[in-house]
Amino acid sequence: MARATDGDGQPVPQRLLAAATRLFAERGYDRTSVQEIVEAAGVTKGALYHYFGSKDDLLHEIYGRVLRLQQERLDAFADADAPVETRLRDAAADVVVTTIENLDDATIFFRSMHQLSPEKHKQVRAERRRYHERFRALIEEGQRAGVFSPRTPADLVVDYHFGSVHHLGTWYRPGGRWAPQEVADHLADLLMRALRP
Amino acid sequence: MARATDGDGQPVPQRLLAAATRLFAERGYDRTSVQEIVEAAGVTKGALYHYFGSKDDLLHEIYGRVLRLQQERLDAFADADAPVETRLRDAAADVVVTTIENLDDATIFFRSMHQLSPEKHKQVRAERRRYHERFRALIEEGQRAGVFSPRTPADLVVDYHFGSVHHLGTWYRPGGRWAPQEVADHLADLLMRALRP
Amino acid sequence: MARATDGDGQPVPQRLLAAATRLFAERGYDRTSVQEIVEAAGVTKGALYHYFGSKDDLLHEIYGRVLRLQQERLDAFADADAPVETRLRDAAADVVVTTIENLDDATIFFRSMHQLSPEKHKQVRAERRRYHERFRALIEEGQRAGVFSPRTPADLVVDYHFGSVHHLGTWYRPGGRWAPQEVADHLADLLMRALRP
Amino acid sequence: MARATDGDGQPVPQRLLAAATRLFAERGYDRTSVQEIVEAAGVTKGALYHYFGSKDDLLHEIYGRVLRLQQERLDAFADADAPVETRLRDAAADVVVTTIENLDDATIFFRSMHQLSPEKHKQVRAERRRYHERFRALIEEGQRAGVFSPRTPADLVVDYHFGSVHHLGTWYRPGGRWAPQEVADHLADLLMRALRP
DNA sequence: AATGAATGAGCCTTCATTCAT
DNA sequence: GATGAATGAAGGCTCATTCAT
Repeated sequence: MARATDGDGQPVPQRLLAAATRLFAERGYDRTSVQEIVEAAGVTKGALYHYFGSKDDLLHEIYGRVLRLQQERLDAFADADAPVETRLRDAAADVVVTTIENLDDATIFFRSMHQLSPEKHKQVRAERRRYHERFRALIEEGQRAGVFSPRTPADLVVDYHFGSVHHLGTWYRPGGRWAPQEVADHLADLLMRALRP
Repeated sequence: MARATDGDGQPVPQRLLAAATRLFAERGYDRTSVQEIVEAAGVTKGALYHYFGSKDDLLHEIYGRVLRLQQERLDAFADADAPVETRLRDAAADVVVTTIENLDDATIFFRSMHQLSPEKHKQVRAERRRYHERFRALIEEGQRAGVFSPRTPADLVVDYHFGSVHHLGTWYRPGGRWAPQEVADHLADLLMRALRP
Repeated sequence: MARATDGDGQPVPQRLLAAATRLFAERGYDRTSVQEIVEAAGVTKGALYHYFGSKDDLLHEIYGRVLRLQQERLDAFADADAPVETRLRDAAADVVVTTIENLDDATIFFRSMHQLSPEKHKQVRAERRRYHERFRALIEEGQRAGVFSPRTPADLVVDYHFGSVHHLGTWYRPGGRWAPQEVADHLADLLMRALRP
Repeated sequence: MARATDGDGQPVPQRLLAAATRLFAERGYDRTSVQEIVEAAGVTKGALYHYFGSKDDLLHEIYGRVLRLQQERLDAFADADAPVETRLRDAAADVVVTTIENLDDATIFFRSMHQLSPEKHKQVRAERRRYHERFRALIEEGQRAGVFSPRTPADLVVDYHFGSVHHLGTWYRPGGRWAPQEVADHLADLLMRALRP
């Protein structure tokens, strides 16, 4: 096989994905040209289209990566052997840390969904839905158990918390005032206090 | 004078702005062509460029409209003659209602900021900052007064709440499960409960 | 209005059509680039797409021109007040002369039909069918009247004659051995003799 | 030796040629990609370029196959020991049957000649010329012998008949109204009657 | 106040071909 | 004999903007 890596040691598809992620987050999907991506990755357009069917595929790949990671982590926390308050709090804090640690992915995730092809858009929405529902189930469990207030419908609580996660890309800057874990603790704290009976 | 309005009675610039708002929200700024805007508004390209210097100007105009409206409403609630809990709660609920009632504007606002020219982008950020600070001041006032818990830095509380406002465009659908006011009450409620000492 | 003609006095759309016709005949539709067409016409790509929706539209326009012309001429001869032998012979000779006089159009017509979009292809086939049927009706009229031999089904006779018209683009060269009218007389003669009872 | 055939038993070059023939006839030479050919043949690009120097070579091979076959058959009929009317009639009918039985080849032959490289194009024209001349000689022989009318120059007669052969790909559909032999008989019949003194 | 023809730069994608293995 | 990653050139098309009228 012809070499699929170069000086920096990473395979071509990964290099392309990394370049695309950075650029999509920086200037938006529509404002990033395929030319810019291949230049940043140090390959030619032909190479990109050898591995990806379209620019849209690149975006879809990024979505897949985010969805896989987040679902995996949520599942791990939700399945833990611990009281529901602990499980929810840990999951709520973890999604903040994970989002900050992959801020480019997250920025793209929330901003570019409608730039996917309709078909891929639908698929992503469906997977996102599964995630939402797992999180909601945790809240409802606590509400039924009486450890969380039942006043607010669990769906709204999920959207409240994920609004703040969604929003991180807008204001959080690495190296700024707060470490990721601090932000995570504060936001999880706000959620838990809002849910006190 | 040559007509500046047509059958539907609105002046040309307003018609253009209305068409642009709908289209930008529906398919994004970059995916909306000037041609589509003028067709939707029932005028020609020449007319658009007579009233607006560029496509970017249209977007900027929409930003101005949102910023003006939100600042105005926040100021009104924050200046009211009432206890700080009431003022914050009313402002927090009102921004939700106002956002839902202008969901296209809000969708554009949060999604298209980086598509403004750098100069206009900066200006919008500055105005947004003023808004953020007014809101934060309210929270800090309550924290100093001891009616809100001082545990979470006020800046983070503001971002927490505005995350959920930002997020509305993603999930809220008019005519769906909840009326605007219900959502507003629930979200303001969550905020107030999270702030309980 | 901005000028739609230039030094050579013809409007831009006509210039584009003329350039496209020459190039499509010379090197084929797929081998002719839009860039080459606009260069030959002395305009820019933007101008082409201002008047034509696609490269395919240009081709379709040429088809329309040929179909209109041929149908018009066939109708004129077929409707004439003369014996059927005369009407058929005149029509058969005329289509040869007209084809030779518009040899580029004809070359494109017979060679590029399958390069039209499926929808336009269908439409062209339908109009071509009408033409074929008018011609066939003339032959059947003569067969019923006993002035033409009924041995060969009229459909096949039409295809026989049109095969030779179709073929002209392959071998006929202006300024060569035969004048258009001579070829037309010979080919019409062959048809009439083949039809003798 | 490594296999040069696979499950379907045919050697790789033949499989490639068969796939190319079908695809070229179906959608045209320029619209068929090398990738599509190798997929249809169930091999890889490397294999194609191992056996053929270029895409153009495939086309040339198809031309060679058609030319060889037609010349062979014409020679057989023309050299037969029979009266000239019989020899011409048989040759004229045979080329129709042979063309119909290899309709893909014929479609490609008449439609794609200008897509050969200039050099190969010239070579094919030369071989085609030889074929034309052999056919013409037959007609001139009959004209000199007085069994065919001398009114029409033999060259034009050849083009008249071959126009109809050329045209077969446009309208003939296997399994349609006429069997190949019927069409051949009718078209040869038309030719012979047109040549009656 | 408004038109709409025309520009020119750039966009995503395709593709025949090469070559190290 | 055969692979398939990679190239590089070109292709059709879009679009914000300008400008003579």
